[in-house]
Parts: sequence; C-alpha cells; structure tokens
Amino acid sequence: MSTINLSPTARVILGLLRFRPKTGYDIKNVIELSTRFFWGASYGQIYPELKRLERAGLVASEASPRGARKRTEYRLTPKGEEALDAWLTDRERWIFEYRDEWLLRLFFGDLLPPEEALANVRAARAFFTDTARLFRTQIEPHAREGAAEGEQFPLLVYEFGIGFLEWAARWYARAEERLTRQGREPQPPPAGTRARGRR
Amino acid sequence: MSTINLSPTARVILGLLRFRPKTGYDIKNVIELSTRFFWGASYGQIYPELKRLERAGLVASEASPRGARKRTEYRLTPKGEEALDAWLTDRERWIFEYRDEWLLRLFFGDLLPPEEALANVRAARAFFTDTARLFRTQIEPHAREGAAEGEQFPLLVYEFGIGFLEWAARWYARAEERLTRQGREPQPPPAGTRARGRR
DNA sequence: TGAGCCATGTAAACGGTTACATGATTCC
DNA sequence: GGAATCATGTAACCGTTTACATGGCTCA
Repeated sequence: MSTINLSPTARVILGLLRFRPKTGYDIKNVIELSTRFFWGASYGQIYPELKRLERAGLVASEASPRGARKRTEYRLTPKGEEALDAWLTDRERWIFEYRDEWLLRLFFGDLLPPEEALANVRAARAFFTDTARLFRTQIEPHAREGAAEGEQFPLLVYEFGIGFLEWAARWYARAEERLTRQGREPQPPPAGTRARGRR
Repeated sequence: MSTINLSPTARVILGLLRFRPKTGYDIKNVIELSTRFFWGASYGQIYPELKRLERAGLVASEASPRGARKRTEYRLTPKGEEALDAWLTDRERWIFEYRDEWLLRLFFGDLLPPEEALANVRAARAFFTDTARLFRTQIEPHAREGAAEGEQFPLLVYEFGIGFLEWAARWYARAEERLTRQGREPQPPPAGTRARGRR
C-alpha cells in the first residue's frame, strides 16, 4: 500500500482536495491560479480522473447542488489521505520536464544571420518578462492571501517561479548585450583555437 | 509555404541535419549530448519522423553502408532548408513547458510535518546539484568543442542550462536555511494576520 | 435578453516513452 | 566467445490538449 501509483493528475487532485472538498470545476480553477505553471491539468483529465479515483476508493463524491444546478463535490477518503502522504514523502521518484523552444532556436543560432539570432534572443527575453508580469498579477496575490491564512508553502513555490522567470529575463538581457557587442567589434578568436567560420 | 507545420521532433531533426547529413542513430546520439535537457527525442519518434519528412520532401535519404552494415543517411533538401529557416525566424509561436514534481510536493508542504517538508527541500536540492554535475561532465565538453570550431550558440545554450541548474540549487539551499531557522525559533505571526494553524 | 460564469462531460488527435525485436560489426 | 556499439524499426501504452456539447444560473 505504501508503493504509489497515482497518475500525475491524481497527485494534484488529491493534494488540493486535502484542504477542502471540491468539484472538478473548483479543482480546475484553483490549478489555474496556483500550480498551472509547473503542474497543469485540463477538464479532459480532471473529470475522468475523479471517477477513477472514486472507483479506486481514494475519493468519495457527494451531490451538493447549488439551487437546481447540479454539483458533485469530492473529498479524500482515509485511503486517499494515505496515498497522498505516501506520495508526498516519496523522494525516490519524480517527474522533471523542461521543454523550451526558445532555447532550441537559440541552439541553432549559428545557422542564422546575426540579426535574426539576436531577434530570437530579444523575443525570448520578452517572453520571460511578460510571463513574470503575468505571474506577479495572477499568482502572487493568491499566494500571499494563502500565506496570510497560515499556508506558507504555496508562497514559497511562487517565489521559486518568479525567481526563475526573472533570472531568465536577466540572462537573456546579458546574452543580448554580448551578442550586440560582438556584432560591432569583430571579436578576437578565443585562445587556443583556429579561426572560426560563420556563414 | 512560409507558414510552418513542423512537428516538435522535426524541428530538432532539420536543425541538426543542416550541419551535415546524419542517420537516425546519429541524430539520437547528438541529441543525447546536446539538446536532450530541453528538447529530447526517442527512436520511436525519430525514425518515423524521418520517413514522414522524406515523404514531404524536406529531407532526402541516401544509402551509405559502413562495410556490410546498412546505413541510411538523411540530408536537407532545399525545401527542408526553407522550412527550417521559416521555423527559426518565427517568433509568433513557441513551446514552453515546465513540469516539476519537486515544486508540486513543496506546494503541499503545509500538509506535512516540518521535518518531512524539509526532507523534500533537501531532496530537490540534491536533484539540482546532481543534474548540474551531470551537465558539466556530459554536455559542457561537447559544447566547448563545438565553440572551438566556430559554433558558438550551443555553448551559449549550455550556459543557460548550467546557470539555471545552479540558480535552482542555490535557491533550495536558501529555502532549506529559512525552514530550518523557522523550525528552531517559533516564528512570530506575520503582521496583520490571525494565528496560523499547522497540523 | 444576452453575456458570462457555473458545472460536467466526451471523442479525437497528438506527441511521447518504453519495450521489444533483429542483426551486423568491432574490440577485448 | 562475448560485450558493446552500430543501426533500424514497430507496437502498445500513456498522458495531455483541444474541440465540442449541454444546460442552468446570475446579473446588468
């Protein structure tokens, strides 16, 4: 029982339900305001997963209509709490995925005329600054609110997120400078190297 | 024709073939030593994609056996070059995905006893320091080699990668400190807040 | 009355990994 | 002779997004 077999989406769902019961719709909304930048989920995942989790006995559903509008709230069962705890303390397995098309375009920068490579760097920088702004306006307020109510970790995670975005924006700014300088003064070949060919 | 419809895997493939013709096997090897941390691909993607690209006229294959061992090398066609250029200079569309289970576990830290949350932080830190080391040993030498031959951008991308990994490792080190300090001295409640509940 | 939100779902398509299979060559 | 590497592929499975569908409620 201590071995975990929670689908990726089940991991967020159980965690979020631990605080209080929620509908699938609620879950989606919370995710959009909190974990979506590092752990997203769509309705196409959430609703089927809730049914699977119920069949497996990790959550229980309860009809809780608002007026005549149907609503189904899910809560953790003891078995669900157990599975959640097992996952939260499992440090043997983890998912870490990073996929970044800006980096891929940058990687092939030698295939482009310098102005085009530079334009890519500028665009990547804009992406990170824009995302950081989005982050500050959309995520930070909720994280702070939670922290004021004694939930400190979501704010900590937010700080990682904004820290990374701003680090990346600074990195691209420096890269831009370097490449611009290089474009002006024909750079000396690095020591111990034969002359470089650029097309 | 300037509108791009390259599958994610096609984007690396075309880029890598631009330097010189390669077999599917070669492509996979190069990826493992360069782009895999931000743009991976498996045989299950590469071989079928090469066939699709050939049918679409973006690459051309040529038998180039080594001794009696069969080999098929692919090279870019003019149409393939065009598609690659169009993609490389398209700054309207991009893929950026970040999925991080360490962050998700950290997010739910309020559900754990402090020692367990701290253990998670330590494990995440170890992950980033280990990955940074891997990076330095596996990727850096190849990136430097390429730079010595006039290909500067892969080294630039490597610097982003190692920079991020080390930034993350430092971030977790600081988080560890903060949480440790907090565990020793019962922290004062933040201003304008009711007493915090921690289970 | 209509826009926007609340609420629940499904089907198709996509992209990817893993596991498996095969066989030649090279090097110790 | 056997291990590692070169080389090519496929089938099954998994997880995810997107698009579509439906309908009630709330408020301007």
